Amino acid sequence: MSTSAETLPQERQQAILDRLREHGRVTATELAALFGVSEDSIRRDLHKLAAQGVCRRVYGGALLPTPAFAPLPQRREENSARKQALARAAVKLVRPGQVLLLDAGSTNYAIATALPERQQLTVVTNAPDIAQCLMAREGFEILMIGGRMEPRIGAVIGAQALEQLRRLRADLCFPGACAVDAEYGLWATDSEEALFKRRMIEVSSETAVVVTTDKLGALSAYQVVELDAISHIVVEKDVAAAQIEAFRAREIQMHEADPTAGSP
Amino acid sequence: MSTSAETLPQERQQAILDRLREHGRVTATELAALFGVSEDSIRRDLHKLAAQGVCRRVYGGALLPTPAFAPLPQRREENSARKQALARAAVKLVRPGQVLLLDAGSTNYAIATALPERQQLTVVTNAPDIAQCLMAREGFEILMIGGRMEPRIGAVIGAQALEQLRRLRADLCFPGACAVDAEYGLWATDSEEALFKRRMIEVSSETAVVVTTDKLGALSAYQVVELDAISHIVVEKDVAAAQIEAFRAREIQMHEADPTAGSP
DNA sequence: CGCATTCTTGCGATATTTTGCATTAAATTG
DNA sequence: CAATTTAATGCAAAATATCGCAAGAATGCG
Repeated sequence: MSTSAETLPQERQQAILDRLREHGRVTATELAALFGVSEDSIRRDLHKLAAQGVCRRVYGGALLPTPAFAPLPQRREENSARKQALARAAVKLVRPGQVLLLDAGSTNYAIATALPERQQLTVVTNAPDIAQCLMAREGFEILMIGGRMEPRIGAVIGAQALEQLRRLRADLCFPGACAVDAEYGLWATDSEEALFKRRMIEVSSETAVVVTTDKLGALSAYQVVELDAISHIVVEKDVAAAQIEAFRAREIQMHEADPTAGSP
Repeated sequence: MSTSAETLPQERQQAILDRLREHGRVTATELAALFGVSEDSIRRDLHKLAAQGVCRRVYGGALLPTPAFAPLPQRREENSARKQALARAAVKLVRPGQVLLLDAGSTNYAIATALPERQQLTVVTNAPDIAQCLMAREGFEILMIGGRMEPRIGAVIGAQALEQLRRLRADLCFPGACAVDAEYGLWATDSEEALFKRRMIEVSSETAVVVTTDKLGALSAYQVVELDAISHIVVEKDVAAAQIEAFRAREIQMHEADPTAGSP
């Protein structure tokens, strides 16, 4: 096709975003006609934008991202199939009798549901929903971290929580990740949250970061740790091989989740 | 503008949810007409939304989910009308700015749902379900007691929890009651539980025991405290006058719940 | 410049999702 | 209980997504 006279890919993506913000929704067919490109290209654009978290991919087009504080059950349902696949891969790192440190977050909630019962596991968590989920199952020793509850995060953070972590040693910890980057490490959106995650990692022998694809290669406001503090990363199947290699080069054990093989 | 004028499936589901939240109810026929799709599609939408827990599927359409999203549906549903009445009476004892100590239990969960928002209340609790319930609302400072979770009780008890209570002073506490008797005081079914409740009462200026009628005049395995450690008892309307008098004679302030006057 | 590499794009083949309809089952109503 | 309304299920068609691929364009490098 003709070259630079048409809109550039990035330029087009920006325009899509503008239009989305104005109308609240965009459809693939509509955009394809508007920019004179195939729907495939539009889908790829939308996919990228969704990976940045600035839109939500839906069947037929895209919508504005879910309001940040949508009801918790809804957030949990979102991408739940993907998160369950991640969780299934993550729990393979767990050995019977271990002490686990489980941070808050919807991905970690999925991990809690995927943990095997009656394996003498001790789970330490700062998230009440995770504690409740595990109580409903059997054969877990559950320790709740106490302290000030942060409603925005849905978990306990702060000085008192840090103090309790100091008196603890865990075998494996799963810090919730806001963003992970091969060069700059692990990031969080809140400073207190970052402190808590850092302490979690410090008191654990091993650390496994479990992330959906949209969090890979991204940064956020506060650094939690450099990458060398992390032992394992569990990612989805669709991650670019180059990115996986970038992590492997830093001596991190990479694990890919198998999206198939759900529960019977 | 041929195809793009239609609403996207997800967009429609979001719109249904919005409409449901505004009107409190939606019907399938109404929605089918509104969006110009068959009722089958609407039913599928409602089914999905219900699976996410954001609405309740009923014959003919859908309603809002029951008051506060309930992970322990059964026990809480039981006697819920009576417990709500008790809770409404109990929260009358609460003053703005106070620090409350809220034990686990279905009655106390009802109290949590009945607490007034934005009154600068600080709620300290050992029950993750109560913490979650309060997080879903606004204007509360929430402190979670940490320690070993006891699945049978659904809350944290034990040495670590006791230790945290030692560093706390509360204005008013609501210990969950297994049994109360005018002569022998307050009782619990578990020894650790009894210890925890006793400490709760010790660190609080006032104590209010909120009980359903079946727990009055009963005993249990472990005594928590004698009756003189208790300031208030909230009971249901149908309690025998003689029993109320027996408590009054011991200088306890008695409060009766009004079973009528539910939420509009 | 030559050449390899990466990025983007469109296309075809193949899933997956959505939709409406027909049929059967269940709930509600009088 | 019978009549009506609403649900659930299975199915085929249409719309939309995904995947791999190859061609063209841009980019980087010797």
